[in-house]
Amino acid sequence: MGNPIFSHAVESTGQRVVLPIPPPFSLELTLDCGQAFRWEKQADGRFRGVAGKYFRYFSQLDNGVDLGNVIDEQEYNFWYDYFDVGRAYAPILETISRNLTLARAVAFAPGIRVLHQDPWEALCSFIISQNNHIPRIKGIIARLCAAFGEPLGEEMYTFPTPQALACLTPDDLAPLRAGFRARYLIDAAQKVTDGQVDLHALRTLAPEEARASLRKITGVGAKVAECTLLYGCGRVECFPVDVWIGRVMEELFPQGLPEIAVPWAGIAQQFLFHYIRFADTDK
DNA sequence: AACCAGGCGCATA
DNA sequence: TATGCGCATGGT
Repeated sequence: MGNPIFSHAVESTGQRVVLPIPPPFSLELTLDCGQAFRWEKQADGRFRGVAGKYFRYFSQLDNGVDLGNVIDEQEYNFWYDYFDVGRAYAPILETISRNLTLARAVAFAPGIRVLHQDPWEALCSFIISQNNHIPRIKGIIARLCAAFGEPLGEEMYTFPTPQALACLTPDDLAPLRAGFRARYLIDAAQKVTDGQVDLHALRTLAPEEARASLRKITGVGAKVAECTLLYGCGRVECFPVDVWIGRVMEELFPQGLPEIAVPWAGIAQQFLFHYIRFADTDK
């Protein structure tokens, strides 16, 4: 799966490697809109974080992301997939914006893209998210990685593998202060390692089967399953309904999401989530 | 200093 | 099928 763009990306800049993403794209909105929990903004405006086995500093460019300067083709392809660069957003935004309410949500923060994260990390992250605040979710995940991931330097760590968690007890996870969610993480790790849940198959299974598979895990209900499929499996038709989106549906779409948005419900959801939380919607 | 959080499991009816 | 409650812990 070599990427012909890679050599051009290196040569054209000399120093840094550029991941080209056509506008509208905002690195900050994309990394900090509540879909990923391991990116932190630096004082200099760069974003620092880990995905997969890579620890990176990124910064926004007019035409995409500055990935840094020591990067090989394999890593380039990883980030290409992570930012879902192969998906053309302009036509999607144009289509869903035919609905006036969605148009408002898109216009409020048009640079958001839905990331293509690792399914295991997404599963764990959204198990941890339940009945929790985003700042605390980030803290628990950071402690989880520090305790059971592999060090990458600068106090950054990989996300722990299912195998690394499967043999643990809730007591072992006590330092995370994850509360009642600790045993959910362990159950997830065990069901993934023993094959009861096949994360790879979630990409291609029929939606209802994929949901049912994930919900075999204790602590995984409709919302966490949907988040795993959307953020971890590239299933952009999946539509997580949390308290915020519940409010959106009640107030803005009492008769359901517009048909034109259904194939990209998950993308629409991310715009609506950000919009309802941060825009001044009452008027 | 309470309040309640990107929910879920379980007990009731 | 539909409600309602408790849950660990701690940001705001």
